Amino acid sequence: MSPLYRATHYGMKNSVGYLIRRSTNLILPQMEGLFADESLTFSQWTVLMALREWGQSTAADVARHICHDAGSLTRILDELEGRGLITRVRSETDRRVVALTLTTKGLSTVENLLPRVVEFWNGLLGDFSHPEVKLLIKLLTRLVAAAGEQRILPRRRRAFSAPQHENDLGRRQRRGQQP
Amino acid sequence: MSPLYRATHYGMKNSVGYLIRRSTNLILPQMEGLFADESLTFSQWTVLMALREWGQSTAADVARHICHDAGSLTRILDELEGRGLITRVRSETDRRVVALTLTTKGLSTVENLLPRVVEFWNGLLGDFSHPEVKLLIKLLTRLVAAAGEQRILPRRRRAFSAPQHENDLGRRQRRGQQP
DNA sequence: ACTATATCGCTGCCCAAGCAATGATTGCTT
DNA sequence: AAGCAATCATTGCTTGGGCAGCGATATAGT
Repeated sequence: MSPLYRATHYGMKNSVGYLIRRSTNLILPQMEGLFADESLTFSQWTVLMALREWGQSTAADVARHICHDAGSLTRILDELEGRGLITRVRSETDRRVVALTLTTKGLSTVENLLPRVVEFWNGLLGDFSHPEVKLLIKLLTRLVAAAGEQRILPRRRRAFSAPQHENDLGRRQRRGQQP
Repeated sequence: MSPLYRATHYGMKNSVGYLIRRSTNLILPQMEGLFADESLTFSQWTVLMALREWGQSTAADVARHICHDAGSLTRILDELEGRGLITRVRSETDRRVVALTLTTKGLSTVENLLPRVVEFWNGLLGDFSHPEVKLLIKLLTRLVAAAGEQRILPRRRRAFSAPQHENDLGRRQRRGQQP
């Protein structure tokens, strides 16, 4: 209830959103450089990491976990499959889904690149103590959870005066259960 | 020095990068919805906020603060100027730069929208205590600072085996002082 | 004073990512 | 069983943002 932010005091440099956006725009291009010699996009890297993490998975699942558009993901998978890094196998039980698996080549690619990424992050978080990192992760996890909840329930949002113009949340509501 | 991450234990769901990307992809579209009835993009909103924050500024400055490409910013400014939200005035002392100012209309637009944004963030951070928010902000600020330092000095990066292929960091080095 | 280099704003171009629509499939409801 | 809604993967379309290049200007080096 107690408002954490006041409009009058609201400043960009102190806003969480600003900081997150800024860190994304700063860090992401740098990471992109890490995979340049493997000609891997950051998004492609993320997909490979997701498969390494959760083993076999489906495209829709990966898209949800990465918060990535499913349409774009299809093209990424095309590329990765063409290079022999993953395999696509139509599921037998549910013939809609395609099971994604990391090939041995794909796995070794990830394993080769991973130390580089780890080292990059160690450098980035060099000034952070171990508990601080854990704290940051914990806070961000909670933030993501809160943002996720707000997204899953697109209707009945009374937080802000609902925008109901041309191209607003109507699109997003399509994903929901609303007709 | 002490490594915060180990490659063997490295998991996506615990990685700061993953969380930041995820929160961006979750939060940003939601914020976009906040400005839909004003037909404002999130980037446009950010520019207006930046001008409100720092008063008069130049395009290059704003681009740097927002971590946004200067080229794209030009088009955003075109749009905002066309709508009478900002003014572009060529500087007298340095005729390269263009001074950006928020018009009264632009200022009122920001002020009208701001409570909505504040409310949105209050909802998002509802589970956070005040100190927690301050902590998150402090940690993110440090992260941004670290990422910024690493970017400003593109040369002499021994963190990872320097990729020197076709389209790698050469682009990024262009920003530096290197010829 | 003159050249070289950097900066500024701007434009054209390209690519990645999101949106909408589609066909196939599955599950739910009645 | 039968219709209806939801899900899945995929494709075309559109857009937003990054990159390279440009002319104009400013500054540093000599």
